[in-house]
Amino acid sequence: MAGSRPTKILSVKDQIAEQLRSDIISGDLAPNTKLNEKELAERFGLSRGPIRDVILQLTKEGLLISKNNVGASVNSVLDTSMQKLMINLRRNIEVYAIEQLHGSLTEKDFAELDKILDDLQGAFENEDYTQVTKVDISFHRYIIYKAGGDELVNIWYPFVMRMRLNYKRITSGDACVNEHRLIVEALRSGEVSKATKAVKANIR
Amino acid sequence: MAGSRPTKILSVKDQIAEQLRSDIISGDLAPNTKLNEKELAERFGLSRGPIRDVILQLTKEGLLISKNNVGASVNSVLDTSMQKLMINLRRNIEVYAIEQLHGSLTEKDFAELDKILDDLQGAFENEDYTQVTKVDISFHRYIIYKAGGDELVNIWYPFVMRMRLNYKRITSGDACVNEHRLIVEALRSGEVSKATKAVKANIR
DNA sequence: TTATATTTTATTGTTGACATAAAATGTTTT
DNA sequence: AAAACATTTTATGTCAACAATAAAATATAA
Repeated sequence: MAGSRPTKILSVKDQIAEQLRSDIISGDLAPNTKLNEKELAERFGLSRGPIRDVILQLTKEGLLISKNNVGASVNSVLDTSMQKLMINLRRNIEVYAIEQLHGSLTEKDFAELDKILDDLQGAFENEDYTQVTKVDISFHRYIIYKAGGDELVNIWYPFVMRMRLNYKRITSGDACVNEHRLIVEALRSGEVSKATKAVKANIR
Repeated sequence: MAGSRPTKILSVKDQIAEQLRSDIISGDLAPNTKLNEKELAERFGLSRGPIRDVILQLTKEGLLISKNNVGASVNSVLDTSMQKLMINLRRNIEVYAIEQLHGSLTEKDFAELDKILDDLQGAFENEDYTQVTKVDISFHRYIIYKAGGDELVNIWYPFVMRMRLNYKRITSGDACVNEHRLIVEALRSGEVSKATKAVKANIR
């Protein structure tokens, strides 16, 4: 539709990775499920080569776990203490990002963020929680990217993946959307400490 | 030799990855150097397949940077603020590790750590700073692994790689060895806060 | 001479076939 | 019947050839 965000051009491998991530986050692929390279190759209409690349990639992100000559399976969620560590580290990164930004966001950026907030609300209204997760990630990714480019995104992303955002914790969509809106508003008015506080409140 | 640590069995790909990491950390492969898959394949006597896997792996670790249809080159070192963030995050992980351990290390573990300290000293005496870096990493990895297994190691490792430990900064080998010995001694006597302090002092 | 278009070359991406190792199955022996 | 061994099957690891793409070199036009 007119005015929508331009569809990002993704390589074939990135698209497959994205699909598998979705499957894992949505629970469609449960922990310990073994991935079969041949099956995946057939499913995506490719040979095993690119599939292997994607598997290696997701393994590095912590979503899969691979064993030599055995294959890859969906990794189990982290235990509580590790989960806490992940949250801590991710908070560190996102706070860093906001401090780096300090007013470098343009009106265009804010329009974009507002749009993402709308999408988030929409996803909640449709009760599409996989989509909620995706949009939520894209919100944070936008900020991270603006602050540190691909380099920072690549550092940040594995933590998000390992956290496997658990949106069952959200009581209401409004509350979640509001949490994010607070971040945007603090950024817009240039209140760094308020923004970092809002981010910390959101990442948990 | 008798009594030495058992040589870890590494897959072919892991060995190649290790070699390339060495080359990058030692400066043998300077930033922006382009890697040629065919050349590497010939150098290691393999086909391009496994080489591509290794390249993907090192890209995920932040040592290389890859572009579609163009290839991979050695990534440049991070700017100061990112470097600070990395140090911060790595400290967080290592402090977490020590807190998790709280006295679960056995006499065998301490013997192992003492051995690593000797190796560290030996590397300094030989003025083999690439080896110094490797041994230093193995010291920290040992602790990280004991605390959180492969999962934690995999989270931790990319930060170490991105820091690109530069041991020219060490005025004397003794100082560096001492820093590590302090950590071991604090762990041995079960003084957690002392151990975390020592770790924080070492990671910078 | 510069700028643009075309061809060439080099390098990466992909594929299907083969080698090798793990898992599953079947057989023998106790 | 259970355990140990051998055989078959299945899946992953590796390879060499081919296709597709981007960079480099060359040719053409302004």
